[in-house]
Amino acid sequence: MSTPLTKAFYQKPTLELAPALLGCELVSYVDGEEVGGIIVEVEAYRGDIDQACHCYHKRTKRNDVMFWEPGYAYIYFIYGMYHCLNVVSEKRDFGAAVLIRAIEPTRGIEVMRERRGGKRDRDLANGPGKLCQALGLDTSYSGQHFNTADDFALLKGRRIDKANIERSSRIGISKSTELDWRFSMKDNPWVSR
DNA sequence: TATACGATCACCT
DNA sequence: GGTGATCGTATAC
Repeated sequence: MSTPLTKAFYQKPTLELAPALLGCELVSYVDGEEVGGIIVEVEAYRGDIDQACHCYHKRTKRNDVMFWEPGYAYIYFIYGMYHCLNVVSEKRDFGAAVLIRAIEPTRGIEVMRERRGGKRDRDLANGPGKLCQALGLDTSYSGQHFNTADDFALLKGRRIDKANIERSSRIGISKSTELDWRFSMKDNPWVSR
């Protein structure tokens, strides 16, 4: 299957879009290389009630993309050396997104190994920073819509049974830790941690 | 202008 | 399980 997700697909509340993205295939064409994999782990972030969200306080130059139409890619720089990829959710001007945390490689594994410095396959994309490195993504690719972007795409992938989705608390945050807004594939070896 | 702090990762013990 | 790397941004002065 290589059918792109439609623009209508993204028109969902964040907590519905997040699990719906599990099983979809994320593909990058950066540098003319086709690489990608099946999404196996995501986290939801909502500006209205979530203190861990980048746009909890207000709209700024950095988080502006999170207020655009759903389906845009929001990529930010973190810890001085890593990047994280998000899919904007909700409606325009809402301020929310889904963080893509891990993929199961399906295309261009050799290229991913090169970009990841020869790490073992299990560590190619089992974390948001690793995933962006493997796909060659940085902030210069932020603000493109997944449905129309030249450099990456989201495609229909595997059909996922709800019984195989695990819900837990988000990783690496200090605020709003009580929210179980992390969704991952149960017993999938490509999930982080 | 100054400073503290991350939606992380790799490497150490 | 602990910690240093490294820098853009937000918030404080």
